[in-house]
Amino acid sequence: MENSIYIAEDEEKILETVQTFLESEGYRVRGFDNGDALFAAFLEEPCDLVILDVLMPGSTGFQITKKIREISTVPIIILTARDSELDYATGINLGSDDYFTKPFSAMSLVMRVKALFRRVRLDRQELQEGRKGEGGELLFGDLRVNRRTKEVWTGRGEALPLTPTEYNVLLYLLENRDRAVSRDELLDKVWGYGKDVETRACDDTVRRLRKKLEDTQVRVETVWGFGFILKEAHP
Amino acid sequence: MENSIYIAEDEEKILETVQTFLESEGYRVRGFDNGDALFAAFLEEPCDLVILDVLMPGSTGFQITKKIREISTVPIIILTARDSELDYATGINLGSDDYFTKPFSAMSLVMRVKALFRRVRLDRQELQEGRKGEGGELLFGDLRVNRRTKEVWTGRGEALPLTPTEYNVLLYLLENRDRAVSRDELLDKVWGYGKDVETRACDDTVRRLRKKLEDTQVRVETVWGFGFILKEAHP
DNA sequence: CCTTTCCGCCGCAGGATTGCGGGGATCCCC
DNA sequence: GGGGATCCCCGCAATCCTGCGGCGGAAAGG
Repeated sequence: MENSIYIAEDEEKILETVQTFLESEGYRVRGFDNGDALFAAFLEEPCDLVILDVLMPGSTGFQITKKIREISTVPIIILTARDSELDYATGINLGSDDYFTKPFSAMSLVMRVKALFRRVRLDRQELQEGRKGEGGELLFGDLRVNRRTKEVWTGRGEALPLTPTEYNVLLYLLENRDRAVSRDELLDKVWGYGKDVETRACDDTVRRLRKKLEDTQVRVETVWGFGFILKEAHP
Repeated sequence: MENSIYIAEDEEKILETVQTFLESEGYRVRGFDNGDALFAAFLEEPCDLVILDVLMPGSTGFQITKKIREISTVPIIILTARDSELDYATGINLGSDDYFTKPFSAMSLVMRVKALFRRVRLDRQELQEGRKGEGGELLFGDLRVNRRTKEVWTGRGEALPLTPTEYNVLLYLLENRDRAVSRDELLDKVWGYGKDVETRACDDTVRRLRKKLEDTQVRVETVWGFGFILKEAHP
């Protein structure tokens, strides 16, 4: 199996450490001291995962991300020195699958890499099963979710006013409607790594979400001792 | 859940503060004034997280890290007095999951600990899901088990309400339907290694499981002096 | 047949989990 | 700076789950 990984990082010590960690886990790793060199290598021979620092000589990690995204859907992890470098609003980081804020734990990065590879395998599996409509609207029960406008409509054509967090939770549950989602996963995927929130925080959001979904046919059911799953109410 | 944490820190005040904070969050904490004592205790009974100061009487935190890494993958957090003590290049800190530079806020350490535990839980969970392979349903007798939704259905399409532990036991027996499973193996794989539970506990769970399986064609048969095996009822 | 070990069941109490109301912190927009 | 919206956390109570002690019965083993 032995997945191959490319890393661009100009701080030699960090590069070396990360590389050592990943290689110890059996990955084939190539390091670069700037993003352009990585991109050139990627053109020659693609890899299975890319890790990019934001600030490097030459192109930034975001620019490289964009260039790679034009030709590939390879998973990308971004490393940033400060949280503020992550400008969600601009959407420039769209396409990166994950990010780490320095200083980060090398072991955590490895865990994330392993999880990413597992997820990719899972996605491939689901693709083979012939599902996954990416572009259009998301339908469930009497709900209609427009990912572009982030609007949610009920059957009667009434808009459902959701807060950003509520929307994100609903969307994630929707995208994984066929399985139960654990609290930890929700926290991880909605709130994000590094955020420190109580596990109970997602209970709160789910509670408010439930209240707003009362008049719809969509229910957020509790999977006891685990998490939640979306169900249609069949009366 | 109550995770157990070992801390080695020779500065009594810091040790006491950190210990108090962590205990207030519900963790079981043992403090040591040097790393060697911690390592000895770890050999006797492993814990779920290790926090190590770098500079201590006896072995340094890095040396202890190395020794622990030879026998365990337990998460390790390093405390250092200065950033310069963290020498990435030497790789001597390989294996530590995270680090804090003194002076640090006890609260932020606690937050990091919680995030780490969450990540480990998620990692385990995804690992399990990965191992399960095919996302399909598991069939046995007139039972239908959906591993994604964690639901169990009988022949007539009625849902079987199982508790998490019952579900896990049934699933494990199902995945090993072709052989008898010992009590110790059940305890190991369902309850988890290191848990201190009486063997009788799984008898109880099996009993409750049997009651709920009464109306199905699935039987949990006893293998005398050993454990259990799943059988279909012969009508 | 008798002893020993094992097994299933009962009831219970401690613990874990969850939903809920309320309070306070933060952010954003005016 | 005010006001509102949003979000997170703190207790609390209700519910659900779980491990344990005890007990009687059943299965090996002599």
